[in-house]
Amino acid sequence: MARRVVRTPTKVVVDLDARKATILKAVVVEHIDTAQPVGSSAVAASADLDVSSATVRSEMVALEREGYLAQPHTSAGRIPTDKGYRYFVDHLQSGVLGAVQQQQVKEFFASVRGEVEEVLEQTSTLLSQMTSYTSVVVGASHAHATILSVQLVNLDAHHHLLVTVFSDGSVVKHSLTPSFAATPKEVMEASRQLNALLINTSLETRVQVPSRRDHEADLVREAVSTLHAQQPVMEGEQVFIGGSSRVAEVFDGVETVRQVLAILEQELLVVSLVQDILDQGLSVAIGSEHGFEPLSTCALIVAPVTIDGVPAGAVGLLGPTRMKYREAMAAAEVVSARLTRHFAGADERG
Amino acid sequence: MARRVVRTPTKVVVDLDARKATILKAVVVEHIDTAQPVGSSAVAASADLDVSSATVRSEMVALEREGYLAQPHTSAGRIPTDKGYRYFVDHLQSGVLGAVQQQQVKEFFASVRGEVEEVLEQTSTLLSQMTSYTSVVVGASHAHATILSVQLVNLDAHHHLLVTVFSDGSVVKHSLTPSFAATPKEVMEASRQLNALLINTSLETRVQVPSRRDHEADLVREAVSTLHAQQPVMEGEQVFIGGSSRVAEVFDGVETVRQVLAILEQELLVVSLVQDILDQGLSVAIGSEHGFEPLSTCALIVAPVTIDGVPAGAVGLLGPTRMKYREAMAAAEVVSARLTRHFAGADERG
DNA sequence: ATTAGCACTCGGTAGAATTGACTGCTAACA
DNA sequence: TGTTAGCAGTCAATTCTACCGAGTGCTAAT
Repeated sequence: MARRVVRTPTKVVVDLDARKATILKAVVVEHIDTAQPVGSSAVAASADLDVSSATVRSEMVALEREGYLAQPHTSAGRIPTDKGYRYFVDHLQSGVLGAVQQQQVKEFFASVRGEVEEVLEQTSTLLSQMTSYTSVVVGASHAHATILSVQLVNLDAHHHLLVTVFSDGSVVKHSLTPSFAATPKEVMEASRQLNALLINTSLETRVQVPSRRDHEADLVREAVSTLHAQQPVMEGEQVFIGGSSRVAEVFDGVETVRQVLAILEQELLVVSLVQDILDQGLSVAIGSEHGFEPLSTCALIVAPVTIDGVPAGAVGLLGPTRMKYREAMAAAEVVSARLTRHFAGADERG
Repeated sequence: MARRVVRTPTKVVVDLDARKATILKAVVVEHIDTAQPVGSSAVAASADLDVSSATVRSEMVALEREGYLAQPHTSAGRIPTDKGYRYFVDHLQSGVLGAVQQQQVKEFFASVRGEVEEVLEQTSTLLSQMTSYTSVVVGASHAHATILSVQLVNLDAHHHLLVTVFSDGSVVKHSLTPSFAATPKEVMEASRQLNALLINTSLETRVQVPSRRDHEADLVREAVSTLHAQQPVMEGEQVFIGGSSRVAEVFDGVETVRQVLAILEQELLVVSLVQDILDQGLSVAIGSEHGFEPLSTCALIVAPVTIDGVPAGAVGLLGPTRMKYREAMAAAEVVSARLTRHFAGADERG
């Protein structure tokens, strides 16, 4: 699953002259609105341009030559290429949220409560409702969090539950099924030893396990190895996908819909996609920019969420390349900011 | 969300005479295969029937009159109604799994390990891969499970984590954010009291909380009320949906796809749907039988999963009414049985 | 009761003709 | 030199027509 990180190539792109830029933007706006190829006359009619369609046409050939526009076929209008969208996005003055959405966000954060996971999940729903795109909310891994408490609870002689609480507030359970029958006393003792051993370590810390060959030591060893035996990456990452039904609204063609849904099912893939794009501040991957073929007709907007300044996840929006960037980006930005504030604010509220 | 429970009305339906039955079945089989209306000659050609198409036709009129078949328009063949499918399903001799699927199931259960949640999730994926339908796996609520351990871990002065372990192996966390600053000592003491209070109770048990007005008692009260403050129903239910991309393959019409996806997003709804249909043994809800309008073009197959004889959840398959019932039902049955065995077997394995 | 035969219905398809939204080009113009 | 009006050309989409064929219901004969 090697994929390269793509940064927005803003600085590389030679800027277009004012008129070309206006024309390009007009084409993008119109195409986003209508989903149809845009003709020269439609652009010429665009108020802030006082030239004839013929002039627009010759500019369009230039824009096509430079790779910003494309023509589905002769005698059709132009549609933007990924590069065209990229230019558009890079020169977008950041939009403001509509009144309805503002209200929605406000109400949401005023009323939301509960565990982090619930908040993230509901945020995901919120975002997709606001934008009518599918949303992805990623909660950071607790790989770096330290362990606050470990507890071994025994269900019966052969089944024990290892419950670990991390400093980031996450709780993880693991089943232990040793081959010997352990007494409650032994389990308690093992639990005590585990606490002594693991508290304040992170999962990356290697610890010195006892080498004795008695039940307590065996339990301790099994617990530690179970706990540390995680996937090299991504373990503990949480993904919440909201509004997957939007996929059917927003993409056309059953096959495309199926493909996008299939990708959304692979949550690990989605996480790594988001992580790749993630940067400080709002960022967007358009079409094939993320280098992942099956999503070449998609655009993905990602905004980071932090807790106390450290990266704690991200919110994202997935739509077709011809998505309403301004609105969607505004939504992602506002929600990520409010979410950041929400988590920070949780500290001062009590 | 009131919905009535619908049991399969097998006994109520007057049985059809042999020939009508053969014809009806032929129509269903053919329609499931081709998705097209089925004509009288196609049915007549069906090997185990030695009558002319004309005879078939007159039988078909009867079947239509009795509500088993319908005609999209004059001069088209017949398609089964929900009632037709119902008859078909009720008279289906239980099928056997294909060799490939058998192998798939075998390998899966031979290799699967991990927490219950993971197993259920992966089972869901398995089912959808086997059948190419969307699968739903529901894990039972732990409302009746007793509490094995409660632990209050303090993150900082104002944030504490209440970690509860249930006898069914589930672990639940709740955040407590009291308005006063509690010392680690107070938290530990509260934790001790909670244990004394709650161990061996279930969430349905009302407990006597201390009425003192000190920090420990306040913490205990807040913990108990948080723990008991659950949704009246469904809390703790787990749902795993696998292969939602199949929706796009299997249903036709963007709008239908969107609608089904939208329903799948509401997990509570899906759970209640499954619960309604759930019965001992394999059961099927066809079309509007479940009384839920938006899913009237769907069929839902449900098979129960038990642990040590008590209901512990269910596996389900969601497809169009014209789904491959025999294969899908076989898959649901086999997987639910193996899952039941898996959970029972876990006890003897260690 | 069954069947062959027949007239009729009606959705789907294939082609042809038409439309119309574009373009690119050219020649005139400021 | 940049801009524009005008025009011929292209090509997808639409409309129309005719027709085909699958399938029915009915009837009369077996």
